[in-house]
Amino acid sequence: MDTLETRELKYFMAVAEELHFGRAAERLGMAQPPLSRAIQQLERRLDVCLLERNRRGVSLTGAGEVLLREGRAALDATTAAVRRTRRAGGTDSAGGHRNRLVLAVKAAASHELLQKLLDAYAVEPDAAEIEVLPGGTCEQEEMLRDGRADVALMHSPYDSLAGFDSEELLTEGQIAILPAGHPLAAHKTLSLADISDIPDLPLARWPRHGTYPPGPGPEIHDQTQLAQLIALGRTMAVFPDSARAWLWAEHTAVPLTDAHPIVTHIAWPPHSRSLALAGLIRTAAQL
Amino acid sequence: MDTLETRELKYFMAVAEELHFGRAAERLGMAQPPLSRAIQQLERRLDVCLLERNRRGVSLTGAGEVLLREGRAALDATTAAVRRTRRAGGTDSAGGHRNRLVLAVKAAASHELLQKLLDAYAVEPDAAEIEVLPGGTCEQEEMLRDGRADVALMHSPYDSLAGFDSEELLTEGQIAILPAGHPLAAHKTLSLADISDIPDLPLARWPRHGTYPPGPGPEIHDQTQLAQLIALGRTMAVFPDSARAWLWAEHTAVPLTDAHPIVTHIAWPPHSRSLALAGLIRTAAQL
DNA sequence: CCCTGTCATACCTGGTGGGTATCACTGACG
DNA sequence: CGTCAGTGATACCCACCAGGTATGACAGGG
Repeated sequence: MDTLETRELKYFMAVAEELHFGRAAERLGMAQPPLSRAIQQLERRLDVCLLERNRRGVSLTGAGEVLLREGRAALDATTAAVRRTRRAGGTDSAGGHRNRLVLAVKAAASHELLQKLLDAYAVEPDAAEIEVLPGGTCEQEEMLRDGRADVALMHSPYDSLAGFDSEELLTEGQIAILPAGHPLAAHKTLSLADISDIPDLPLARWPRHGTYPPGPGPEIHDQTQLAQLIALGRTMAVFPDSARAWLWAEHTAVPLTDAHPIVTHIAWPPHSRSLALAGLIRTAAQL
Repeated sequence: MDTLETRELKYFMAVAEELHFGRAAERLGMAQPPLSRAIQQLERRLDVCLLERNRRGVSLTGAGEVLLREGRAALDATTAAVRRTRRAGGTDSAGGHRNRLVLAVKAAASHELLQKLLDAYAVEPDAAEIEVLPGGTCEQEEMLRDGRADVALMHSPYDSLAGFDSEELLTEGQIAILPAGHPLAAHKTLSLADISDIPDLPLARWPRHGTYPPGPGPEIHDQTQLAQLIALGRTMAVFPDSARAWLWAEHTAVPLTDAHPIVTHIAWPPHSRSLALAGLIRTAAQL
């Protein structure tokens, strides 16, 4: 009896994330009692206690935490299988565009490298069609894991390359982007200590998974907003060197001496067997 | 409608591997008609043609091949989730042995490195109990993928490290193990060309996934058998250098000049978060 | 031309996933 | 200290569908 249906796994993930049967059931679009029963059956079948039902709420046991982590990977693998299968099938029998790669990139990342890559790949003899899929901060990892993308440009150490194959493409230092008139902008270089917790220039907050982290900085959701707020002297930002490409006249870039370098990788799922993907990776490695 | 139940995936995998509904149904312990229907429903739901039903047999479409590959990974991830959850739960609530790592090793691999690793780890302050799980050729990868093991010693280039995190532990050359009396045993070194297709010393065949590859050599399933057959002058073998440890008086080891070196890695699933595992890896890296 | 092997169709049934109503329990609050 | 709100568990019911059996359609081989 070591079977685990996708449906049950979804149920458990919902409960494990909400830590509340009612809300989890609502999120799943079902009533609470069947959900309770399903989780009980699951625990009985696996012969494992997954949740600690304290009165007033639910908490995860050790085994529950393991299943939360491993189950996420399993669910991602399953939805990835579906997505990639549909794409492979697509207009398949109708002889449609079978050769197509989805490349996930960070919207805020350097266009220069991407442009070079796309140009270099386009002249390859067996070039597939590349669909560029821009995403938010750290979303590339997720897109690669759940099959929305076939290959991604990722930025270590922000993105985790764990579980992917990858090639290093580019290493660059980081710069602080400051309002041109700010006192700090006069420095030739800065250290991280210099720019942390400056009251008049709080770091802006990007949404991650739809919610904003707490903090004093303004909430933003695109690069233009950020550029404008910096120009207005309301905030500052830390970016890889290549961000100089989009600076305004009202901005000043100051190199950071002690920030870790940003390494851009091209990454892909480890068992990919597509010729088109292999070509793209070869092209990238030769840049 | 992008859902895919584990059960359906199992069904598809069976059909895709057998390429025959009747045999697949038998393997699944069910009748053929429901299986046919399930696959049809799956194809309709995904809106993808997975199988080409030629009269006289079945073949995979492109999309079917994708699902076979991705689905294997998804199923492995699911069973891994179950296995690791059960292990984490185990005698959990009863306060039993929660700290336990399963280490997959090749039965035929060098005991020297393994011994050093286990000894070094045993003295760690937070050392978990290590269960050594010996497996056949290239089985480590499978065991790590489907959760039977938490960590493994693998041997590149034989094992694929794709999708795992790993650390290099040891690089060694390869030797030919010959009957002491054989003419070739007199050489100081040999090349791969020297020892390929020698009529009186055909390479022995190990089972892989329960079946033996075709060839002239004897079928064996353990190292002692192999040692005996070499001693009897019936076969020869190619092994990493550390195999010298178990040679008999009737054996002669001759270095191979042009065989690729064997690199032993310690490998683990990329998203592991166990403290015990981290300790073992740290210990291994310091050997 | 029939027989065999293959997958698809038709139909039936039992198990079960899901719904509603309700219970049992606990902590908060007047 | 009684009441109430909020939680998860239980009881019961129904519809749906997974799976079985019987059979059909169709191709290839003797």
